[in-house]
Amino acid sequence: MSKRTENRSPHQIHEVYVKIGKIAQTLGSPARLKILQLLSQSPRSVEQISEATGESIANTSQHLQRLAREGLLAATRQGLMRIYRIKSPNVTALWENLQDLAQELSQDLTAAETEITDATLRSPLGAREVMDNVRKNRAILVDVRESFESAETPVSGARAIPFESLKQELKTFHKDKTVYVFCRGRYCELASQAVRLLRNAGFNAFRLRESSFKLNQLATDRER
Amino acid sequence: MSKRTENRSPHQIHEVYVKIGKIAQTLGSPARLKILQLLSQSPRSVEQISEATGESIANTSQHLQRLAREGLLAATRQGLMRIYRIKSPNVTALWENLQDLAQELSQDLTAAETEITDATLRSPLGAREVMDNVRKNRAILVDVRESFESAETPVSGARAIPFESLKQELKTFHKDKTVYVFCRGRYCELASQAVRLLRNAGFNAFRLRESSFKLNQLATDRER
DNA sequence: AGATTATTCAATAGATTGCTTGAATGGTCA
DNA sequence: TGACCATTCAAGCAATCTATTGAATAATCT
Repeated sequence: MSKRTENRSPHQIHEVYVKIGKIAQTLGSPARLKILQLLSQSPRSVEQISEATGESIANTSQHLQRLAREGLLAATRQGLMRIYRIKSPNVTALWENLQDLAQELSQDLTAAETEITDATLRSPLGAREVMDNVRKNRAILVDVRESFESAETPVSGARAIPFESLKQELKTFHKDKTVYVFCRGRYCELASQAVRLLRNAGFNAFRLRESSFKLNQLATDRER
Repeated sequence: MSKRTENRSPHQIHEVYVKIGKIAQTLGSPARLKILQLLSQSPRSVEQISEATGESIANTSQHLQRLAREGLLAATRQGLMRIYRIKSPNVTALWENLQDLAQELSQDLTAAETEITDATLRSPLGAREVMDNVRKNRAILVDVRESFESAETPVSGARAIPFESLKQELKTFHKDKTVYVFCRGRYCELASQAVRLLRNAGFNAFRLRESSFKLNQLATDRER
């Protein structure tokens, strides 16, 4: 190993790795990942996040502050509440990439996914083809997240129907169209429950594992 | 916030976040990021890495073991040495994404980059256009990394000329072609030094910040 | 077999992190 | 103004992480 190779990294460059490392470290906590997962659907107040994750308010606040300090989140005031939001789409993108990599590297996660998502519920078609069919009006795409989530990160072509309203709304569906459902991503169970409900009602229904973010990425990939 | 939203994450799902978090945490140390940076160029032995990063052998070994335990690296024996390598291209991809995000989120890093890379050295053309010009034989692309690195992660269309040999090899270049140089990525100084050398020799030379991985990604993006 | 070499293991100290508790802040509303 | 509310702050303890040291291992060579 030559001497030149070694001394190409003086102090300054070390600091670069420290800085990048801090961001990675900030992602390295299950509590904070849950927060990112929630915020990648829609902005939320501290209390909302605390309630959804089951962590204490103080703890949640501190995690949020750390995420904000590292630049991943931004906060705005809204009356008494402080609303946190993802600062850049690239944050969501990295979170998705991290999930992908984690799943590739540990089969445990694939096992976890199949446990959450009964394999028979999953769409035999890839997301790209499904989106094509939806665009050609040959299939229905349903977004069963909470309505405030669907409103914040909508998927074009999808019908936003919160899980609670699905039983009502399903009556308006054409029986001869395949129905595809998505929720918050791979490890969200709402879509599975929705597919079961739809099948019981006689529909040909499947679940997509993709999140709104990925589905939208497919759409824009297509444009260019 | 509805009760249903809350109880959608039972124990199992918590474990998923723990697992993903462990991978992120593994990326959260400057020492390990330096290792990833080195290994994303080519496989290396423990000692080689230790020497390049300046960390002790024992410490390097432990970091490598942790990276391997989390599934990011794989190890093979070669005589007395143990050669570590990146296990999946997605690991390199995530490392690149992390750098991109870090740079977007903290201007400090952009400052660091401009400090390393004098702005006048940088290519006015984007990497994609440069690659096009190279393909059309209107420009020369030079890879100044160590030869064992270029051999392991080659960039098609690039001339692999280690920095040490550049002074010799430059005589074979056509004076009227623009020369573009890359090394290990954004924070590697070899390319800057090479550009200075080339300019002193009368060439119209620029540096690319992209790594071999990204340059190859551009090439395959193009195919589909 | 014994010496050599590259790597790993084991034990340790200091620093950092995660969560809890209870008090403090600083907007908002009557 | 004072009461109220969502959030933050400050202090503390247990658990984890990092780098160091010196010994142990395991493959190779004479």
